[in-house]
Amino acid sequence: MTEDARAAARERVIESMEQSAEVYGLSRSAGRIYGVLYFAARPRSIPELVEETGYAKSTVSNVTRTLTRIGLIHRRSSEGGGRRVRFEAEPEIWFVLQDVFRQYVQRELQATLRDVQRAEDRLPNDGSRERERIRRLTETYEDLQEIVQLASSYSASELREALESYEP
Amino acid sequence: MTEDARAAARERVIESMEQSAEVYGLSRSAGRIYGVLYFAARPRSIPELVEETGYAKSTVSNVTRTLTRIGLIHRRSSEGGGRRVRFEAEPEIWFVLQDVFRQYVQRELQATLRDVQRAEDRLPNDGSRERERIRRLTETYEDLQEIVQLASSYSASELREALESYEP
DNA sequence: CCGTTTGTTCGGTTCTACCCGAACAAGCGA
DNA sequence: TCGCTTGTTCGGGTAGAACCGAACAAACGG
Repeated sequence: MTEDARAAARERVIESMEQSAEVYGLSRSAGRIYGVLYFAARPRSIPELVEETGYAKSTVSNVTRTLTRIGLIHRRSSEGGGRRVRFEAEPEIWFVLQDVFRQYVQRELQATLRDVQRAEDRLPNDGSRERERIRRLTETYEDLQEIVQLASSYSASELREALESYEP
Repeated sequence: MTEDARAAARERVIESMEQSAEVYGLSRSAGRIYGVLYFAARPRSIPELVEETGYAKSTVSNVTRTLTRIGLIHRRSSEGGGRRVRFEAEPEIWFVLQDVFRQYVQRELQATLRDVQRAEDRLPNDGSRERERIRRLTETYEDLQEIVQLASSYSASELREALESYEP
């Protein structure tokens, strides 16, 4: 009976994770698989995830790979010596966000900043509109890069504290 | 000849914007149309954008609508009295990011926080794993919401300053 | 009032991503 | 060794998005 309540609460949160997943550019299956692992008391193998999510084995295999690459879940391969692979969820969402900032957002910002700076260098410093626009872009992207760099080096509570205590 | 250089630089940056666009979940056409408007000295109508981008009229119509909704470009409908609609780019990218934070990220965070808190309220405060996991989620999302809230209320340079001057 | 220009909407095509089932590879135990 | 379980990879079906052309709506100029 209280188990029913727990299952219902779990299911609600997992459905919310499914929705969040597609907002963040992942598939719904990724949201559900992460959710199941997030609440699981012990790591799960692929057949267990197939059983608990209803997805096909191949889907679970592919999704677990991408989730592992992102850092949302971890492979615990060595356990009991079997070939069996076990996955568990990374419980600290902020760690995952830090990784995403560093691995993807930073990289993307850096790439565009590089392109824009290259364009700026090739353009003679006339007072043209192109020059002025490109100049503004580089300034903005330099700010953004620094912001993301610093933000990803703090914990969530530190970051919150930094913003709350700031007086312009 | 210097016009060639300017056109080349413009084209480079616009191509970079195309790439960024699809990273941010928009289409390549959206990146190009924003880019053309970003460098344009005066607002452009839809036929002009068709001419300068090579996209079909219907595509330009649809893309300009979504870009307007996001706030990346603005409609200047009243001009010379004609039915002609004119678009111009929002040059301050940070303003757009602030809007996105407030309109989409905040809303998304709020929705999940609401779902999670609702699940938490329905669950009796036993020491169960579900309870503990859901508790951790709400704490993280409360932090995230506050962070995004504050970050979107500062200018880019203020935000950078806030992070640079913070001492844990 | 009619032709022209502008903008939106609709149906169709193409392309991509998700997911599935089936085949395959790899190890374990009898 | 053979069967059984686990995990990956491959081909295909399906749904959704991007883009196009054509039809339609709305306003202005003659």
